[in-house]
Amino acid sequence: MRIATWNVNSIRQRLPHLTRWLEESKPDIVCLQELKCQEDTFPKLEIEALGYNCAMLGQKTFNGVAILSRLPLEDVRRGLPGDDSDEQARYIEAVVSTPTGVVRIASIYLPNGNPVGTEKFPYKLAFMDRLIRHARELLALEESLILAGDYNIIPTDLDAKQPELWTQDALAQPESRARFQTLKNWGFIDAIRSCAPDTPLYTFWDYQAGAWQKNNGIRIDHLLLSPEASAKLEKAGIDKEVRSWEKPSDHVPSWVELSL
DNA sequence: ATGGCGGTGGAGCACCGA
Repeated sequence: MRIATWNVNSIRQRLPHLTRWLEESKPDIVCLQELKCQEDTFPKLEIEALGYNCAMLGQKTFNGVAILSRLPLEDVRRGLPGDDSDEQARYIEAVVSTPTGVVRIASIYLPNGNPVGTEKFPYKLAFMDRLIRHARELLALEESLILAGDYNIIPTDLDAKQPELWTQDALAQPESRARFQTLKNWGFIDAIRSCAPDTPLYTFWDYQAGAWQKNNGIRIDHLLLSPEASAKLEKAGIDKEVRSWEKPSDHVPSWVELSL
């Protein structure tokens, strides 16, 4: 079973790419971020016509997350627990039952947090603290669990072509990295990195300044696997070529294959 | 990156992303 995550930077702008990529990569489950639409303009019929069920949490203009799945989506949870006043559409979770077991999936769009020094950075850290608390509760279920999405965190200097450009950025702050490490300390595996411990790999290239042409990228989209899911991990990869398509998202899909 | 690109809303250009 192939499970992927992709920040599409507007689902309506990217529908042609999503269609092509679904047909070529044939994922079983897909986590999407930055839909930038509400439910009434989400292209549900087009996605269902490609053979996928969908569950989404949207808002006008910004954010928005979804999960697509060939098998039915069960127990859908919209919104990250821990702050009822948070109205940003950044978290959705669901369960998929396969013939060989259950897998729980979350699609996460972590706050960017820039500029550091404004209220945006503590919002990012607070969101991560809530994610850590919720993840600990889910770990107790002892299920195959995948927390996938745009984390907006560069975990280590290996995950940036030019780490010196990011030292003042929210994506590489010690506080951001420490929280990502906390998730790993609780037993989650960074699937892409665990399959390629020493290889520079990126999932995002800025639209500006020829970042793609210079391969000036960063790795900020991650699939964190619970111990139960890690035991089933067969391979992981990044569909880098999607960034070279015409009118691309600035992020590309990342995926894992599990023996499920 | 002193934000050069791209998306949204809404009909200019401000705001946001990373």
